[in-house]
Amino acid sequence: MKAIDFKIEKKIPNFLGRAGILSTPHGDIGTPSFVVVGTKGTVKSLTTEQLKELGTPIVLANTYHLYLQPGDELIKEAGGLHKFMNWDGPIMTDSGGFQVFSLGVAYGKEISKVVSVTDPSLLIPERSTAEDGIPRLATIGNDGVSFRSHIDGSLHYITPEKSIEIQHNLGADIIFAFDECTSPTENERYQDEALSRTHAWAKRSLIEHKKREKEKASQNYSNSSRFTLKGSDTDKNLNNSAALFPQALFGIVQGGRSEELRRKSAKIIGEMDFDGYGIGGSFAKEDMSTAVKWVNEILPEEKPRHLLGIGEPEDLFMGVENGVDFFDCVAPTRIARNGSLFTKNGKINILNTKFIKDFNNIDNRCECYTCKNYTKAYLSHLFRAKEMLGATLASIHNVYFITNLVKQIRQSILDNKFFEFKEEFLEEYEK
RNA sequence: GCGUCGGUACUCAAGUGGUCAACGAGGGCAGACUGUAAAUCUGCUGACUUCGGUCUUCGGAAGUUCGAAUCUUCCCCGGCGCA
Repeated sequence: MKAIDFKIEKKIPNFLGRAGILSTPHGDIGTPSFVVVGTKGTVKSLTTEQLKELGTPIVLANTYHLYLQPGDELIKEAGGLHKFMNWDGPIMTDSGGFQVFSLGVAYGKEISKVVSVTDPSLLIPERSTAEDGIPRLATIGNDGVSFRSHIDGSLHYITPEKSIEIQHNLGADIIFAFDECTSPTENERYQDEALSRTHAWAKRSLIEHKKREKEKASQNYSNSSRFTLKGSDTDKNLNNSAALFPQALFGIVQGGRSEELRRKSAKIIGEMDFDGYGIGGSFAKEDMSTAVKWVNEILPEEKPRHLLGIGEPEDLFMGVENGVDFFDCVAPTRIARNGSLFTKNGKINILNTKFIKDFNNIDNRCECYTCKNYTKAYLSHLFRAKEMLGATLASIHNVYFITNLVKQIRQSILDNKFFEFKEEFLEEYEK
């Protein structure tokens, strides 16, 4: 039984881009698609009903965060993440690989998902693999990563096998291999070293996943054979088992800024039997498009690709053009909570003085609940008064904006109008 | 009326002779945010500036002093107590 099924419907002629359909145990998703981030099993400030209403196809939760709180065992006991968070659509979980980075080298620094490598002060000099005396919450070893919990300081050790175990307990439709996300400021020698680790971890993740899928399949078989004998027991088992449906595993390509390493990684990961692929790493803005292109030229065409953690409007066009099927990004929800809103003419900050008496909606062409019912003046008031409804209304708008933008991009591919749509949108957005 | 405590920037509030254009908090103004340590973080918030400084400020006025938000005198305003 296959976990997912991916069909390409239409390609952008002479480019890597395509539109398709991904079928999962919790429904079909038209691609390209935007995955809304709900790290701790909640898209901050939104209910799942609101998500559904604004057209969110799929959400991404995080292994590391849910493992620490409330614990993956508890979520398994609750009947899996879908049931626990009341979301019956598809779910992905990230492996914790990004936390290796954000709680490791990036800890306490101004290094994030997209950085300016032109700043020499950020460059990391030659160093040994793990111990260099820099305070951080994650320390990398070859076998796995030691994390110090950001919640209570307790020590945890995550290996590829552990990450997969947690992700099976959570029970998302699509899970990710445990990887090491590196900073583009790392030197080439370190990138190479980290890449070998990521590849070894990918293999181990895959083996652990297959083992567990096999166990699950036989368990399901015995459950279904018992079903005819003892129905009530089976119901109980079903309730207590997170994922009786098969889960898909995506491998992650790394390689930093180097073309050689990126291509090498795409080849090695692409040859492993994953259900799809993630493209990871912290990028320098200027080499994001080339990195994506190098990788997608090599990855198997018939499998879905996910550009991890990227999602500004310009990046979405770039990614789609270069063969990306899925994006996820915290930007829409995070910037919403901080008062920034997407509009067709670029981002605005609702806290700016000029919006205090602006009785228009955020974007006159937007069909979201917030735009249909509220003015910028009201949003301005909510943010100034620090009322939590502000975060909700802003998040509804931003998630709708990005989700809808990717849907429009998808439609433009189906209509053979991708580049027209891109030009039209960006011209207005960036002016 | 007497006594007493107080009056500091938009607000609250430190400071009680030089290191004070004046701590801190709030507010205000702007900026950042890309697999969420994030309802968070950063900068600015007397005026002018060639960014080195220059000028005007701590209820008002007059003093003491090389030097005052800080000490003295008087005045104005407020709280409290006693008449």
